[in-house]
Amino acid sequence: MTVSKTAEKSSEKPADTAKGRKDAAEGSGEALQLGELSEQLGYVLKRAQLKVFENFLRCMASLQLTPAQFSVLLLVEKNPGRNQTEIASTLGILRPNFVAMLDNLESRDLCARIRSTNDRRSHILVLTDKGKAVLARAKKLVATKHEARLNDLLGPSNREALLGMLSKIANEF
Amino acid sequence: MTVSKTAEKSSEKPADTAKGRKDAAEGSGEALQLGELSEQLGYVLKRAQLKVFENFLRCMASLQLTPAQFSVLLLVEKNPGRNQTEIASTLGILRPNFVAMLDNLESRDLCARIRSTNDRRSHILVLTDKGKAVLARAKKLVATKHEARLNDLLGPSNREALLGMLSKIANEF
DNA sequence: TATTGTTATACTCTATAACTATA
DNA sequence: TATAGTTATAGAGTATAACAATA
Repeated sequence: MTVSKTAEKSSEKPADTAKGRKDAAEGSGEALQLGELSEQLGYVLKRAQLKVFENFLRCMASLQLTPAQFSVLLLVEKNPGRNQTEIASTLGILRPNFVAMLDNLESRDLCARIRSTNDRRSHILVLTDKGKAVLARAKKLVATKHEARLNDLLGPSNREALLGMLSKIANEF
Repeated sequence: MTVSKTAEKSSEKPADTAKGRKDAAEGSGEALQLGELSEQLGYVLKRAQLKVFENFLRCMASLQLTPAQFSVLLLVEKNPGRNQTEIASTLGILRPNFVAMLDNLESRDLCARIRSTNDRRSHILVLTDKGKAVLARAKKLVATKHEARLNDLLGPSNREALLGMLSKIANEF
């Protein structure tokens, strides 16, 4: 099966905010007013997340890695010798859904399942040599193209502050 | 692909000094190290977004409104007299997918489609009286339960800074 | 009996093509 | 011809139940 299709970007893009307007008359070509929507953290958070993932995919086009796949490779590299359940649950992926994902990565020779000698029910996960090489290239692409662009947009200290607040929400909310 | 793994059941107990450990002991009950993952903005952004939506749904359980439905009601209230295409595209919803969403809101008597007299192809969207009342209650719930909790977690000025950075990403990235 | 990996399945979101009725 | 709303459909992502092998 095809691992990925040449995903065209034809999704809808949101209109810009137009300040200082009153109720729109029917049929007018004017931009809509977002109103309170632009103050809803959840709304803005979702839009930002879509933009960031979109850019991530563009930056990783040459390696054909999705954000989820990248996170799996990173976690397996950092935690060699762990089984599927441990890696999946840490990433918030349900075990049944992790199977096809691993099938994909394994078919591309990026990682491998190894039957554990301690507990023959478990599959220990490790990166292959190719997986390590691809991950190294991926990290470089992410750092120089993706995260660097975020840095340009926000500034390093703001980017760090943003990361801190998002982590706080992710961990304590 | 060789993997040197000789892990015994009773493994050694390496401290989580990020430096001194290469192989994680197999089967150890230790928590995994996120490593570079916790510095990936996209990863943290996604986790935070899931948490925020989850909390939103809990706060709105009594009104049975999803974040997407809430955003539609807000936008229709702020922009009465606009048609489906305008509302949907502003929210980044594709027109075909907007149909079922509107069917739902209309069946609950929260909003109504009105055939335009100017262009009989268009459906003008408006909130019903019940829709306005429900939206008012929803706004109050969001403000007092949802956004207020974000405020408690981050502090008002941090929350505002977070919103600003996310908006910048959503609009300029 | 409980757990690991797996299959099957279903439901939501998102995306594209094509139809209809108007323009 | 082009556009608004719609239908059908396909693909991801996510969720639960259940089964075989193993503990």
